[in-house]
Amino acid sequence: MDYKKLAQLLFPDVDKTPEDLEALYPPRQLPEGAKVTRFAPSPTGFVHFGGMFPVRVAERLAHQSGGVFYLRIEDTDAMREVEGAAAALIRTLADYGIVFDEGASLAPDGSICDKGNYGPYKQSQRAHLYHVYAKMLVEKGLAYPCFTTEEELEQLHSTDKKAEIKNTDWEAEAEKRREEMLARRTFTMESVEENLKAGNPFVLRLLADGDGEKKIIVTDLVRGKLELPENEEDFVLLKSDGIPTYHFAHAVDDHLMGTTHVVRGEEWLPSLPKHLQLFRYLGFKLPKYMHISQIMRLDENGNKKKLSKRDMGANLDDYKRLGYCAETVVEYIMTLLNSNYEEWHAANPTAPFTDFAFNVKKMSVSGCLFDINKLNDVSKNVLSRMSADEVYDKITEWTSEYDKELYSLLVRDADYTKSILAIGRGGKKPRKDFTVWGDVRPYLDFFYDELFEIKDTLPEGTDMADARATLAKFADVYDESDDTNTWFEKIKAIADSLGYASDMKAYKADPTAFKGSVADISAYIRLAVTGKLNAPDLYTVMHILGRERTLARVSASL
RNA sequence: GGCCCCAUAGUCAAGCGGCUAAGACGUCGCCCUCUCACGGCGAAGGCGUGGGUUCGAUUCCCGCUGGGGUCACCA
Repeated sequence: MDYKKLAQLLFPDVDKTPEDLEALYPPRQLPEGAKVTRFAPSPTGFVHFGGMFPVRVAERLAHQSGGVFYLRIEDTDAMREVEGAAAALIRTLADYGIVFDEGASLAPDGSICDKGNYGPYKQSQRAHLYHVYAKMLVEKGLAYPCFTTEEELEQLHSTDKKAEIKNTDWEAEAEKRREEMLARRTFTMESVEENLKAGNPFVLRLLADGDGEKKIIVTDLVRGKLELPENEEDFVLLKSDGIPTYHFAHAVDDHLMGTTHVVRGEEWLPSLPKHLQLFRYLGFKLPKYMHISQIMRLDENGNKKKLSKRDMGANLDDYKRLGYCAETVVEYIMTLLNSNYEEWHAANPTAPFTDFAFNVKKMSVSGCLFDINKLNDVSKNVLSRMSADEVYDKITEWTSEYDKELYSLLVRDADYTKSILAIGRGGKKPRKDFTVWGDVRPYLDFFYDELFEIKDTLPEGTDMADARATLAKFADVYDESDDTNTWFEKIKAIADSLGYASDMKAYKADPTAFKGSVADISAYIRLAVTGKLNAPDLYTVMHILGRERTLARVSASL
């Protein structure tokens, strides 16, 4: 077979050689040890929570080493592409602090444009590049055309895509595929010419030289030495529309773009032999591989499952809607990615997470379960460390979209709102009232007259006369200029006057000796002022509300 | 089903031949306390299983079991 002729027949329009391309995309000039990584999503929908793990790793590796982190859009499957997904993806990622140095970027008008010298960064615009290498492979007799149509293939195989994969007779299937492959590999130049003349589409397949019985050893940076079977499948390089499959695009793009470290999900592990073979055929230097474990969830039967599309929390935008702030998600992911991150953060509470020395060796090999409890705990800590100003900015942003009523109240008097948010904030042991932004409303609604109402009720058996007497006495003695001690002494005095214990220790020693305690007295006042049995420090609350409103609420409950 | 990956408490995890097997979340109890939110102290709970190797295995090797992934002209 005259492979040169075959190649010319198949790719008559290709006039460049691999050498031409190498010249066009020279090696990057980067300092020693600088890593070039990428995120290469297909624009098929939202950003997946699980996807954040490899992205973060890739981002850290590049930026920690003074390298380059770029975005490549893998839009080789026109069928699945979702309009606007790429732009949305860039925005969402930016929300979480993932910014690219190079690659597909957002233009001011919202469209996608290229930034950098190694583009185009959309695979659909790179067909001419792939074809150069495709032609070379054909010339070398390492790839061949296959005119069997998709429909014919489907009829041939008993496997109906993945739906019925469990009911497949695997042995028969394997045998059938072997025969098919042999048949595919034997063809004549004449038949190719005929097919081309008839305008029949073809796919380009790699001529596999592997033996599935033999093993190859690869080193994965997180998993260590891996023993994988050689590839023996004549997999598709170019689809009938001339667009490459993932495998081929991966090899060509990551080579041309100078990727040093390929970071991707572990679901790619089984196809790694294909990639090794391809790189070898193409004469490309192999990048370092890192296969990141998947994040899992628990299904109805208590089994681990890959966190998949329709699961709650799979869409990164869900977290925003639910009121988790971006810092929380970043923090949670860092915690799972590097087991010593939490410890580091505890020791460096104010340092940005980018100061942390991310270490590949500290990464877990087994897939972990998504834990909402842990996320919530992380969130509480993150929010508690923020300043009142920061919280104000974020909560107004969130409510402007998800709670407009509260939003209008919060921004009416920013200083007032900030004074509320400052309660118990800033010290060594800050309050942790919020997990998500939705927690803010029930926490501080009583500070706004429009939302204030008596929500709780005093416990069964409460002497309402005492409650009223307490309020009356309190209204009489309340002086806004009292310091916190004086203020509380007055409340204790009310307790004593009504036969309630002013000293909690005395009360606990013998509860029967009193009608109640100063805790009950406080509860009467708290309910009148806040409408609730539980609230932050009453003294502070009253000062924020001001004398007038405090007393108005007290007398309203009389 | 073939192939591959994984295996320390409910969850995340230290450990890398000799330890009373860290720590965090969650759970429960106690303390602090005018309630709440913090904070402090404590408790329960773990090396999947069977063989090796070794003076000694959570740690190394093999089998088993379990879980996950993958087997497209999808990525």
